[in-house]
Amino acid sequence: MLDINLIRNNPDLVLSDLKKRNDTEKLLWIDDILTLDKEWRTLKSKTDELRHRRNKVALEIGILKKEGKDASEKIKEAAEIPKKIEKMEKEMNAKREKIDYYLKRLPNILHDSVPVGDENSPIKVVGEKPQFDFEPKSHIDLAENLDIGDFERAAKIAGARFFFLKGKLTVLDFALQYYAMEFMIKRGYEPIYPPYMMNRKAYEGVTDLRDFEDVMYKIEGEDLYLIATSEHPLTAMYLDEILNPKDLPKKCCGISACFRKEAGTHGRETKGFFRVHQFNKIEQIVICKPEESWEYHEELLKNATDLFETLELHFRVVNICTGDIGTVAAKKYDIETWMPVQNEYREVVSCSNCTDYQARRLNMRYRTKEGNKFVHTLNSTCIATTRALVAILENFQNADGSITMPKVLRKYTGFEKIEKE
RNA sequence: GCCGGGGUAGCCGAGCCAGGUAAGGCGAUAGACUCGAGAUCUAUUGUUCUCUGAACACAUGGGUUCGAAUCCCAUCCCCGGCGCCA
Repeated sequence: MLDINLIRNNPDLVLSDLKKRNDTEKLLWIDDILTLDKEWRTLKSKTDELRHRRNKVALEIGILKKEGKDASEKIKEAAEIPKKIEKMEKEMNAKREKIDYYLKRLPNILHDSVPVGDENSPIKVVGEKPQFDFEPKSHIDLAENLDIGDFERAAKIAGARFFFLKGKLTVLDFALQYYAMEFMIKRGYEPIYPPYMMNRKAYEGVTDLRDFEDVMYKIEGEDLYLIATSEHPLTAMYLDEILNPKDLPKKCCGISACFRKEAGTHGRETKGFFRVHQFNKIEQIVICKPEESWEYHEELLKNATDLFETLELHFRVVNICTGDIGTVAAKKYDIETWMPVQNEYREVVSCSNCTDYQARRLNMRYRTKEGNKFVHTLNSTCIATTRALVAILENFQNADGSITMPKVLRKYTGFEKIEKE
């Protein structure tokens, strides 16, 4: 959410940002907000005056009664006031609701370095494409031939985009999680298991509202949603709190399953691990002072690139453009690993600085000499196991259909290879 | 799920029975004292606004009343006991 003061005092900045995003609809909102805000403030001062009068008269009544004098004249006056206030408040609330509707839907202000347009700009490449002297198989074929994954039976009992992991692939999924958690602990991040469900209030604090339809599973009859990522509970954790500056930055890594509807992606990657309704993810979170957030954004990216480098995967880092960045982030990097079968780079990590956008919606502040200020929130994938599994299966496959384990994972898997048994 | 007790500021906590301006302590910040620190003393320390002033705020939402932290109703959460339970 944007600061209403920013729109009052510097509407041009907000407008130029929306132009960068080519969001012509929301451009028109700003004038509307400014008008509504002005009207709302006028009403606010009028109702404040009425309340002042009511408070004053009520106090006078108390004094008169204590002195044993007649207060009926004052009581008559005071009894009239609440009706007037109520009428004005209705008008105010209608305006407030409209303002909030707009405010909640306006996107974050972008960082200057975000590329304008529809082209993400690559900023780094690590490693090289693996060379195969045979025709590489898709991870789906590899998993089915090795009998370490079952998509058909998962579809039978749960639907498309679900899967069973079996045998050594189950172990590999676990190994990835444990390796990533240990990696983050060594770098000073606290591991945290969050609740897998969250209520709407907390959810609206962390997410783009469109996500409710696109990604969220709702529990029927309850105010609960299955989490789409541990970023959500970990960021919402300090909802309505004022943090001690001594406790900042909060650096942690979330460990959880993630649940996503993947609405609007029918027909795309319906089989396999790439786009699924449920997967495991280790997530990095930083909650910090505003002046530190750009530094931590680079730190989160470095953690993720270092991790993927140790997994011996070839990847590139891209700076996400205004056309793809979404509502919440001020700047976002993706890591895309090379997928030899698809013959393209595909997203495995998303690393965002949300500045104070989530903090304002969550009312999450820290104490300073000049008063309470909103914190900045950042998040980045450390490893999403299913996408990493796709990359590992396809990049580490051998001519006989077996999979060699990346060296750093062998300590955790207990085996060097997955082969037909 | 049942019974009982609770939810007040960054934290602790009085006020609630009996409606009439939100005590006090800790912590934090500033100043005094000090070479400096500590101790001590003084001031400030919920939010917002069109800021010499005002409004709002005692878990959340309603209600009663001229006036609600206080009385009534509903909901959420916490603690204790009982029950159930992987």
